[in-house]
Amino acid sequence: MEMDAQWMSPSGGSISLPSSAAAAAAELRRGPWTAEEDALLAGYVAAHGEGRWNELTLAAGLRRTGKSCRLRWLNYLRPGVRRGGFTPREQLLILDLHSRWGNRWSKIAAHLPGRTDNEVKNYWRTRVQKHAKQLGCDVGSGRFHDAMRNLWMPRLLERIHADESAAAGDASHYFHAASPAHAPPSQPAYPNAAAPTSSCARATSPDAASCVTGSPSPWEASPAAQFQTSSPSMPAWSTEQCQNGCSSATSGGDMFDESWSELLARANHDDADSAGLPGFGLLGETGDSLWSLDDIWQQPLC
DNA sequence: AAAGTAGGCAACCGCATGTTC
DNA sequence: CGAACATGCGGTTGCCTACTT
Repeated sequence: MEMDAQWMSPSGGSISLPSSAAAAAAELRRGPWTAEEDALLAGYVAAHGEGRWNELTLAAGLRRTGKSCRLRWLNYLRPGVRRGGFTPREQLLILDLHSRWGNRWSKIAAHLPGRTDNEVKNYWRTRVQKHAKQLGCDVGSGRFHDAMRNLWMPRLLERIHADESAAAGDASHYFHAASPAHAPPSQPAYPNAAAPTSSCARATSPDAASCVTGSPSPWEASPAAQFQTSSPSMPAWSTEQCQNGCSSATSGGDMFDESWSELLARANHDDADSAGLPGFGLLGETGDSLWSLDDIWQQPLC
């Protein structure tokens, strides 16, 4: 790549760095990382640990800013970083946590082991905002919240349920996969990730106290049973479960492929008597402020 | 088959906060 | 206590690829 041969300052102009680093800064490069750079960074971190990124970049012989090294490590090289499409469970968790915390990407990502804030942010901007655009509204609008609560999240739950039912009915098909759908959370798949210490999906407030622990061993019940949406005693949903649950059954892209306008049209037609989507229509808003998984758990699906 | 367009994602930037001296 | 530096975070940009015309 041509860009790889170019050496330039971080902002394309003069840079203000300590004089000791001035010489190196003059040759700082940017753009996509090469395999050699990755190897240098990974090797150095493996030997010396994370942190002190500005020192690291010099000591490792990398012509990158410390910030760039940190970002590359956290988003790409760090052991346990998970790539690929979000599972329905992860999507559901993102929707729920974003409804609570807003654009606190790092905080949301902390509850999705192996996922980075950058990935979560990109998912939101590319997938979720796309759907908002289809609806012709803003992601922060009540209308969009209603669409999420009444269409997207139930569909995700249905999908999770269907996947897990399929997994239960055809175990041989799924058990050979890398992430068994029924794997208990006793062995996190990403031990190096900054996994939270407790379950969190049913959190009730956006602070540390929000992470509540569920039943001692929620995975003793059938996975599908855990998503009985009307069950008030649904066990908490650990982050390990989020990622292990159905990654083999569904991966890649947004499961909600159907266009929102089509779904809305169909939903409004099917539920002309407002049985399925109470208070939701193409022309109206309910005025609901916040929605959450708690709401989903407490009301039956359409 | 080529050109144009849109989507997805990696990386960068600026600001805020935390830490060290 | 304040300045300098390091780190973290969210927003934005630009490149690459897939899709459409």
